[in-house]
Amino acid sequence: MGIRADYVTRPREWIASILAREPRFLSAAQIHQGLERDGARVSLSTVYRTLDRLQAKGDITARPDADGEVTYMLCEPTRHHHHAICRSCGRVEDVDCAAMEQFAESLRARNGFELDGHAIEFFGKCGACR
Amino acid sequence: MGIRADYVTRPREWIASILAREPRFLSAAQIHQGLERDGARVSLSTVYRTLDRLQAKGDITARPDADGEVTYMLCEPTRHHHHAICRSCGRVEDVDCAAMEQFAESLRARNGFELDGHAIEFFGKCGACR
DNA sequence: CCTCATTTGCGAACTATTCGCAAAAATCCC
DNA sequence: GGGATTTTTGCGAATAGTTCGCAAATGAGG
Ligand SMILES: [Zn+2]
Ligand SMILES: [Zn+2]
Ligand SMILES: [Zn+2]
Ligand SMILES: [Zn+2]
Repeated sequence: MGIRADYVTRPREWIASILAREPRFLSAAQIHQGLERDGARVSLSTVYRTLDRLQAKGDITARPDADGEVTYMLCEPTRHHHHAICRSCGRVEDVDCAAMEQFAESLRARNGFELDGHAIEFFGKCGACR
Repeated sequence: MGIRADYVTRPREWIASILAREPRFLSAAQIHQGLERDGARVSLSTVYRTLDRLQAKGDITARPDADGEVTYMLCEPTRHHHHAICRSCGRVEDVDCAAMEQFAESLRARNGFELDGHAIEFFGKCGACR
């Protein structure tokens, strides 16, 4: 009897729009502040719930920053790729990296370790920040 | 007049011994549980303080797990290397990887992105778990 | 509009981590 | 070893990020 739904609501649109225009990992609190700055009143709870939703849908990637605070970014986790993160402004650029794949593949046999995945992040300064 | 000190205490020895025999990332709570299992009564505060100390000394590496809980492992962060983490038992093996370095180096010029560091983790099954 | 399922806001609850301070332990000197 | 001095510990309270429960508000559909 439970009928599925998927309402289009203001808070969800606002939150999606924040994520859409910020090419960097943002914490729930930062997104909440961004909403306030735009004059959009949304509760922090709703921010968290919406982020959980988007993550479940596979629309965003979540990752804890160095302090353990979870941050989110619009980025399809299904399409395997890596990130280049600017140390200065936090801007994230996707790095699609076949060579890395190939390298990872070549490690598969070593150390008696059966490799089935990897996570890579590059750090540095983006073009705008140099 | 404040003279620096560096006391050798039971709690510190116990915590170091737990870390020394566990080749995987452990949370403060897990270390605390390990101590209790060994019959060593140490407060959680002391576990945190000791971990902070060890990290400041450069003896351990800290990293937030997927949920943002910080975990720690005996591992010199100064010697640049990467980790192969068993998805089954969590065992961590160091991966010293010149080829990866070289690859990272080759990316330096791309994307207008001045690369100055990278973090890599490999996942899979360790020899014992296959 | 009217109805009804879904979503939101609010405050309370939880969890991981940090802090302040008095009691306990380690070091040093005799 | 005993005692003075400094550091460390344990405890409970404080903090910060995140989750929950529930009544009120909102979106979808007729
Ligand atoms: Zn991406
Ligand atoms: Zn930048
Ligand atoms: Zn890859
Ligand atoms: Zn294993």
